[in-house]
Amino acid sequence: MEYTIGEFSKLTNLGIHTLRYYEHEGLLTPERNSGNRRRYSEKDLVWVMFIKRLKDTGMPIKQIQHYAKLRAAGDSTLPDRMELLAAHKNTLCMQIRQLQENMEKLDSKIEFYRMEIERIAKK
Amino acid sequence: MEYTIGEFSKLTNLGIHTLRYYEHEGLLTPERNSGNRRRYSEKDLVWVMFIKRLKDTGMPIKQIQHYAKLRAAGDSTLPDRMELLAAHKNTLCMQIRQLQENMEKLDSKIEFYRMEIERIAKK
DNA sequence: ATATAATATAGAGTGAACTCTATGTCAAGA
DNA sequence: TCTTGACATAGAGTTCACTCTATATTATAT
Repeated sequence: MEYTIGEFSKLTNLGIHTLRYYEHEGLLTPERNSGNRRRYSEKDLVWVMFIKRLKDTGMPIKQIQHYAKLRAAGDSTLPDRMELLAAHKNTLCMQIRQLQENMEKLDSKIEFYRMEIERIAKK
Repeated sequence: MEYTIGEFSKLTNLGIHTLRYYEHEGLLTPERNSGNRRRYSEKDLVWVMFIKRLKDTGMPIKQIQHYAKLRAAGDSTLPDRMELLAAHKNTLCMQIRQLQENMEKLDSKIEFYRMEIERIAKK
């Protein structure tokens, strides 16, 4: 099954302009048909979903670009790609820990507010 | 104890330009001395630390600006501020959950790579 | 056959959050 | 006193990740 850019845009929730931008940045390389129109495949779909996940975890376009290059270079880059993902997992891990810590601090601030409000109320 | 902008910049790791930018955006309002130089106080320091925490949890400047306005308006805004923080805590909570989910998916991808590499190696 | 809608490219514009430049002022040390 | 360095403002420039515009081409429905 193949999709036009319009169909693919709806499918991925990504906006036609964004899809062309991603292609320009080398993240995506759909086939073209006779009339030079983009033809996105099922594979492109899976790949875009993965790109979106990487994005959701805060990976910048440049790094996804790097990953895409490795991917395009074939199976010999599997170890490199694994390493890249593992490294990213580590930063993600740290990021989560940091956020949890911040949330705790935020929580005690909220608690402090609760007490202050109480105190002022009964004065 | 008071600090010049240079001292305060080093103390907060924030860059002189950034401090002035924050002030321009209404996040910070240090006193001025006779010669119109900024004089940051201990209170400013505590407040900047809190701003940094909010930033670290992804709160945009506009929202911090709003919080700063409430803060400047005095104790009567304590409930509003608490509500704002509580709302932010919720988004933060969801964000963390999302990141954890993404990390799990990432992990299975890494695992898949490990297996692929293994498979290719012993072929 | 023609009008309309979708697509193509190249490049400009946007918004967030800085970051830097130009130009001017002022305080302190040699 | 003079010079150096930190500070002041206003506004321009940067980076990221889109997002939109202008213009041209192509496919499809009437």
